[in-house]
Amino acid sequence: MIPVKKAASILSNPRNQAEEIQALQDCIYVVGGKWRLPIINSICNGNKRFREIERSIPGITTRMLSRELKDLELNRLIKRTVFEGPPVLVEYNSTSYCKTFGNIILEMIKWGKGHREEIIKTRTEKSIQIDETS
Amino acid sequence: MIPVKKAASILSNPRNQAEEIQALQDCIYVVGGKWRLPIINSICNGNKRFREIERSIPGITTRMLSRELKDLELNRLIKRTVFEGPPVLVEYNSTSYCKTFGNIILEMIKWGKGHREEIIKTRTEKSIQIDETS
DNA sequence: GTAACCAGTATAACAGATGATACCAGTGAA
DNA sequence: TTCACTGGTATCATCTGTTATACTGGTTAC
Repeated sequence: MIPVKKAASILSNPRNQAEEIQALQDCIYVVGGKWRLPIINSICNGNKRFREIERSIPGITTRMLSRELKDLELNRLIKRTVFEGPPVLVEYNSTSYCKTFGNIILEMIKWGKGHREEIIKTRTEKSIQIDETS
Repeated sequence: MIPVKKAASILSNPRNQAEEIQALQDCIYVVGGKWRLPIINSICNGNKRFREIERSIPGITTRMLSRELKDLELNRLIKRTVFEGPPVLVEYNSTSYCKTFGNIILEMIKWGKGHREEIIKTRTEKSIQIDETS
């Protein structure tokens, strides 16, 4: 996507810009939005049942949780298991594939924390770029 | 993120869940959306002028580029410099702070590539979770 | 003088993400 | 029987990100 000859970029391989941008956007697409990371986190912390996950994430609605769980399942990040009852029970678990996300999440947490400090430290009236509603 | 014994997560410190979720969401907030990563990439590849960046990113509109550049500047990821003319010229550059993002971007690229392969490999009718318009 | 470049802004519309509220069938306990 | 729990779905409203299109004032080249 971008011509590189003089400038080395943060992107290591100068030849596959388009592919790398696409990979980045795929990644953002899967993990993006307001609720996916909190949901993944909740499940990875041992919450397995629908209402249990719901209660563990303040502010989320049933509708959003339902939708996001489906998407996460399609992306192989979590697994939904039904135990035929009675009573019928449903369990959500993280997959091993989900663990390949570990590095990214760790890096993001680290960066996000630093960023909040950075921005608050040098804030001007208009420079609030962190979510302060939560 | 993932249970290490049972309740330990990828999040190292079980007590600061809320803080870590917030950090994650901050990070997503800064880097999220359709255009920020491509813009950062373009600038890091040496494009400095507004129209130059615009031309390097197929599909972006003037309006979006303008908006995103402002946000990126507020977040200290890029720097805008005006050379009083005439003619007046404007230059955008990545900051050193922007480079602290390097690890994350590299990880995201790696994961995004793997994910695309993974999903395509095992695709069902409904499991398309990658952006195929681009 | 007129055409093309520069760095944008203005306005309106659209689309998808998110929120609010209500509801469903089934189970189990009091 | 009534109540609260389970795992959700349905409908509608709103908010935000994104797009489309046009326009500005200034500069430079022909």
